[in-house]
Amino acid sequence: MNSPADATPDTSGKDFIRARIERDRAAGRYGGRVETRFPPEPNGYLHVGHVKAIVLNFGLADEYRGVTHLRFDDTNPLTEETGYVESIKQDIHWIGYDWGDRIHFASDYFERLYDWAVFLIRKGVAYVCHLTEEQIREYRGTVKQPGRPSPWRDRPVEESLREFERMRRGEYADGEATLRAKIDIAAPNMKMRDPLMYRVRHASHHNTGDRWCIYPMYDWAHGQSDAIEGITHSLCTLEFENNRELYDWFTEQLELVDPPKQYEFARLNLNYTVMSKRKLLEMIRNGIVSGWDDPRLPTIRGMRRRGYTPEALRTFVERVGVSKANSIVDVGMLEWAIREDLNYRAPRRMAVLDPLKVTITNYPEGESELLDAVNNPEDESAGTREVPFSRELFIERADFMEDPPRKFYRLAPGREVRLRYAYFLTCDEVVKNEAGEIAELRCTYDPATRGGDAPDGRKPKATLHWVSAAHAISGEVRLYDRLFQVENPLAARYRDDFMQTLNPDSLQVLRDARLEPSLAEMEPGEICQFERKGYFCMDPDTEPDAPVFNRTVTLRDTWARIQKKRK
RNA sequence: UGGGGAUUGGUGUAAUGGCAACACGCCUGACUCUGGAUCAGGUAAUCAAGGUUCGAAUCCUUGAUCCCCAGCCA
Repeated sequence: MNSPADATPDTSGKDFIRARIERDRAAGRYGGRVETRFPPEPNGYLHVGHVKAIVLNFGLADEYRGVTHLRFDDTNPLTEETGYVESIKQDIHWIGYDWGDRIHFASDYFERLYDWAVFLIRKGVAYVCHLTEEQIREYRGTVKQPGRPSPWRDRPVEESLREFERMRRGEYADGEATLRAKIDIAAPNMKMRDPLMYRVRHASHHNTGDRWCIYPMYDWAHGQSDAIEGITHSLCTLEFENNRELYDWFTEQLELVDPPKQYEFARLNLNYTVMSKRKLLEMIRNGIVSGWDDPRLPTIRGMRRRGYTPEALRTFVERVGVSKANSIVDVGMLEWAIREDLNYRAPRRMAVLDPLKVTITNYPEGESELLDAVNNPEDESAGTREVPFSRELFIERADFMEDPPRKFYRLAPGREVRLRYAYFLTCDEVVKNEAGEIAELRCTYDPATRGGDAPDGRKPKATLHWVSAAHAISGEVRLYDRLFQVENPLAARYRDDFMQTLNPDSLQVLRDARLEPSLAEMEPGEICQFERKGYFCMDPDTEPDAPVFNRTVTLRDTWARIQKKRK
């Protein structure tokens, strides 16, 4: 016996979509089944906004023991290419989801859609119209004014049937005929003003070749594809809210039982970047970035190359949540997600990005030794490695200051610091070149502090990373920063030209980095932490003996914050 | 004087008539061989005005602001 209480599930804390699913299940709708789909159009690469949709759809299915379909929404042969299909599949797999055998194309349903259209014509709720594109626009009215009916609106059913058949046979040129739903040309919702169901397009389709010269519009194809696949909850973004009325009108006219329902959620926006395919393409074409996989781009391929992990991306979108409110998420949240993930997994290495030479005057010339370094303090099972130490080292230029301000704990004349996993080091002398720049530091070390601890228990304020000059390998390091200088490059005040807000320093290439020798064994795509600097991913541009690293994200940097505050 | 949505700390989300919660950020402090991590504490919000109610983020009224719709794009 179902009491009303049984039908009211506890939806507290759940987003509006999950709440809806809970209610549907409690009410026994769709037999308790939850079936979703991810419906990309094969006309571009996926970005972090799609990650939100992917994780939502596939995640929902996992949670409610349902399934998710991958469906390519390929109803426009002019813009779609089969090449994108493979890349999209790869990206979804990389994020961590699989659709099993449920991969479909809207174009698989063209015949079925055609039959359904005939059914609607017979029913008297669809007609073939010969208004030109311009006329249709004019007849449709405006947002404030009602439209007026097409002269073909009330033509006999038999005639529309015949004409539709002729459309299919190719007897009309592009633009000469359309099939329209007969709804309400004066409807307050513009989407209901006799929307087009089919247009003539003599174009070859990536999937169906030249079999068709009429192609269904999104509104007609999408909901019906959902219905065919048995989708229960069809999730899309907010800009389709007005389309929902039409979505429902079609399933109702087709007299479908248990039709799918559409729910709209807010797109994911990130500050200091842009997400639209068009804008991304514009930057690629203008050479602002190197391609779809440029590590500065929010594309899945870009982020992967940058060093973001699927786990981090998934936690990120899960933390952001789902709602109907337009919002712009702070990239800081994305950065937090990747740091949290990598902190536990990334092996630590030492790399000096901007080298300053150090000579240890009391260390024997021509000698060297191997010191033990832990690979990951967060993960004991990662073990240790050996790093070579010798008389000449490199340290980070920024780790020395001749005239240190307050709160600068690092090396300075007369000051002692610790070299990580090595010895304590004291700076005795600063050597400068003719230009007055610091060329070298002459220092002494304390042999009693081998390994990093002093027998007398003294503790330096700072620990620096370093590499042995003779043993280090040289490499290139690419530092990335936000692509735009403003939070929302598409804000109204920049809209005429969002490119003017580009950050000129979004890429900084360091060609003289010195890396500890163990880095020679790394493979492209692998990620490690350069101690005290950040997380870095080896780039595919890497050549033998010429490693290239991308900075994924910096470490949290208290010193940088102090400096920034002073300004 | 078209219609559809939205509005809670700096940011993103919860709370569905009963103590405004969580995460990120930020600020303190502890700890530390990464100025990392970790730990402890703190900061900070209901778009506005009325109304209903013992009690309102939540219900009602009026208003404000923002987003979407006039593609043969999706």
